[in-house]
Parts: sequence; structure tokens; C-alpha cells
Amino acid sequence: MDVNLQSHFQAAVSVDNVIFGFDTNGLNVLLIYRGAEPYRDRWALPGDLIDLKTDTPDSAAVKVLRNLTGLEELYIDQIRTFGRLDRHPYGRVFTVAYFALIKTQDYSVEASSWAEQAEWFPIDNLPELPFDHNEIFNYAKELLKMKIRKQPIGFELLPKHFTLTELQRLYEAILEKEFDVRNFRKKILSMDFITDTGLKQHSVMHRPAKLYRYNFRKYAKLMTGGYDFDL
Amino acid sequence: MDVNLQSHFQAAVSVDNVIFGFDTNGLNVLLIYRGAEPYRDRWALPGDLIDLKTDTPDSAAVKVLRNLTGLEELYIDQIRTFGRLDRHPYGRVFTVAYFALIKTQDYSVEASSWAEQAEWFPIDNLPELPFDHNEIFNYAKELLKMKIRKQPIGFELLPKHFTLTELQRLYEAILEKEFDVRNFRKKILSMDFITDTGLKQHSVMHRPAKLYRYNFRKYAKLMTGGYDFDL
DNA sequence: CAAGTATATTGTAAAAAATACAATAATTCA
DNA sequence: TGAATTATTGTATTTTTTACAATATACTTG
Repeated sequence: MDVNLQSHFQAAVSVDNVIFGFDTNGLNVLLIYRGAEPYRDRWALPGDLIDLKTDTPDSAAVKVLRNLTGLEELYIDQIRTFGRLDRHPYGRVFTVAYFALIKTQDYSVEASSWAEQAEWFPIDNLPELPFDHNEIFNYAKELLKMKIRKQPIGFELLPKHFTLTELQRLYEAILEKEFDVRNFRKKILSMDFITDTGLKQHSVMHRPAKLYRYNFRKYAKLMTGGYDFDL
Repeated sequence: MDVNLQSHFQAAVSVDNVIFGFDTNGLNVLLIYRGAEPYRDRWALPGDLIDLKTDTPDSAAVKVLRNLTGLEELYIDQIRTFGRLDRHPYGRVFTVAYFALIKTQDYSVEASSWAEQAEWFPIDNLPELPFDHNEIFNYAKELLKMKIRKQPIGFELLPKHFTLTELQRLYEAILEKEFDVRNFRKKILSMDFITDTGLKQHSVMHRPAKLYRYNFRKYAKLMTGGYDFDL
């Protein structure tokens, strides 16, 4: 290979995942406790160097997510690439950041191959992160805000069956803004892609709420009709 | 360096720009005629390998754009990174795609250091592009559609002074959809970030249109008030 | 200079969507 | 049985969107 070209083929590329989860305490991010250098013993976004022989950025990000959660078929999407010159102490490493949503309820620490090293952190109380991970996280947070208003991805963060109040709390947590109960329900129901399951909460010491589920097929149908999701 | 690490530091990273321009014929993309291998003598997106010693993806993309147009201060934004295993015949090359908007009127082929090799192509009549450039272009086109509805970036594609009809044609070309003249004007003017310059067209053989300009300060003010641009 | 040509500009009524606002209902627990 | 707690629902007002066509202004030509 040409000497000129040679000088270009000396970069590494990694992926880093910003994994969001939602529970009664609000929005959380899944961080791992690094067991290896650099930045050993620091909480960081879960990520890995891409294996140049076998992986694309997408496949590498999916692998990280799968290893960490033991779950398949999660929502994941590329955010953007970060490439500051000094972002990695070992050399020139570009990182492709990803954005994932998981149902906290389905996630069990035990299923993870990095079990004891993973932990949920409330998004408003993150530790200082290594590399440019704070920057990546902030970018992801903004993206989540934007996406939630345009696409019905909120359901990826809720259990299969959920109440309208839970859905409202989710939107409020993400958008950092409160909605009127009546108007929120009217709007969500008018969009017509959640379905009443006929089930109710039980063992709650108040009027039990109806349980709904997200109906992807209805959503898909609306989209092909040029529908504009907005909140 | 560790052998294990060594195997990761063998990638190259490039940037590729999808540069949009607008004229009376509609939306165009700027392509260059490749003078070097691979894919010599093919029309392709302007791009370059990132110099690992000196450049970030952003700075590299700006350089490509500047070399090509001779212009400063253009609108440019990252799209996403593409990294199929076989996308480049010389090895593992990831490419960070960018999206740029330029005022065709300000662009002169002469100013370009690649002068004779650059040419505008109507977006609905592109040649077959090398690498994964067709995929990148399609992605960019969708992104443009999305962005134009959310941010006042259309003005980056128009001369400093423009008529409302030109603005409408621009939106129609990008969104592939026609708008009612009265409603379009009402909406645009209600947004209140374009200003009447007091000037008019001349030497047109019909009623001359008023010339407007984009008022960034007004827009910025609106945004801080939580305004939602939408069309 | 009058008529013709071509595009620019403007208003209004009806329908739809967004907003503001509070009373009643269903369950558990004591 | 009533107290506690959260779920559920409707209506009037305002704002936004939509549908729709007549008049205005410049240039050109005869």
C-alpha cells in the first residue's frame, strides 16, 4: 500500500451506547463500571472498539447492547460520530454514538455478561464521565426529546401494558414539561395507535387504571397516510 | 502497543459531503468527477480521507466544502456514519457523511480548486454513484425534507434577497408537494422572521415581486421562546 | 398610449385543533 | 361505611388550518 495511504489507515473506530430506561423515578441511563484501562474504575457509556474484520458500526452497537442486556430486538439508532483529536489516550479513535431504549422491567442485571458492573443512573444525576461521554450523553438527551415528539418511540420504554398516566409521566419526564390530563389523553387517544386491552390495574389502593398497549400496525398505517405525530 | 489493540488501529475514516443548491430548475447536488482511483472517471460525492494528525470529521468536511466552493461560512451538518465492510476497495474505510447548503448564485466554478471537475446535477437525475454514495445521498435527501420543516434553513439556499414565490418554490421542490399561495404566505409571514427589504424585482415583464430577506435575529429570539417552526 | 400578458398580492368563511378548566368514578383500607 | 387516592371524562373558547378567486402592477407590443 501507498505510503500516503498508509498514514490514513491508523485509526480505530468504536461505538458507544446511550441506553435509556424509564421507571417510577423517571428517566435513567445505563452505565458500566470500567474494568480496563483507559479510565479503569470509572462509570462510562457502554461501548467497544469495532472489530474491523467482522463488524459494521450498527452490528457492533447491537452486540454491545445485547451483551449488556441479554435482550433482543431493542430499539437502537445511530446518533452521530465524535472524533476530537485527543478524545482517546491510546490513539486516534473515532466513536459512533448510538441511542437505545429499553423496557427497564425486562432488563435484569443477571442476564448481562457484565452483570455486576452495570447500573442505572437518573439522567439528572450522572457521575463525571470519561472520554467525551458527557457530550455524547447530552446530545442523546436532546435527540430523545426531539424524537419523542415526532415518533411513537415512547412505548419502547414502557411495559407491554401501561396506563395513560404512566405514558403521560414518561412524556413529562422526557420533555421536562407538564401536560393537562384531559388534553393529553384526548390527543393520545385521537392518534389512535394505542389499544385498550380490557385489563385493569389491581391491588392499587385507588381506582384502578385501564391498561393499554401500543398498536404498531395502526401506527404504520397512519404513517403511510402521511400522518404527523406531534406532542 | 498491544497486539490486540493493534488490530483495531487499521481503519481509515473519510468525509463525504452532500451539497445541495437550488435554482429555477429545482434542487441540485454538487458532484465531482473523480481523477484518481478507486472509481476514477466516475461522478461522486466530494469527500476526502481525514488527516489523522490534524483533522476532526467536522474540520475535514469544512475543508472539502471550502476547497470546492471557495466560500466561507456555509451551512454544514453531520448526517451519519456509514461503514459497510466492503464499501471501499482499499481497506476498511468508514465515512462520516455531511450535508451542506449553498446559495448557487454565490458559487462559481472558477473559485474551486477542482474547478472543471465539479458539476451540479438535478436531484432526480443523478448518475450511478460509486461506493455507497447513492445510499448516502438518499439519506441526505430525507434529512433535508425533515429539517426544512423544522428549521429555517431554506434561506441558506436562496440569494440574500428573495421573493415569496421563490421561497414557496423552494419548499415545494424539497417537500415534493404544492402549497396554496395565500396560505403559504400567511404562514411564512406569521412566523415573522423574514423582513421586507423595501426593494422590488425589476426588468421582469409582469408585476414585480417584493424582495425579502431572512432575519436571523428575529428567528433566534423566537427560538428561545420555545417556538416550533413547522410547515 | 391602450390593450395584452404574466405573475404578485390579498381576505374571508368554515373546519379542525389546541387550550383552559373541575367534577365525578372506582377501588382499597381502616 | 366513609376516607383516601388516583382515574376518568366534557365543554366552551381561542387559535390554527384549510379552501377558495378576484384585483394589482409592471412590462411589452401594436
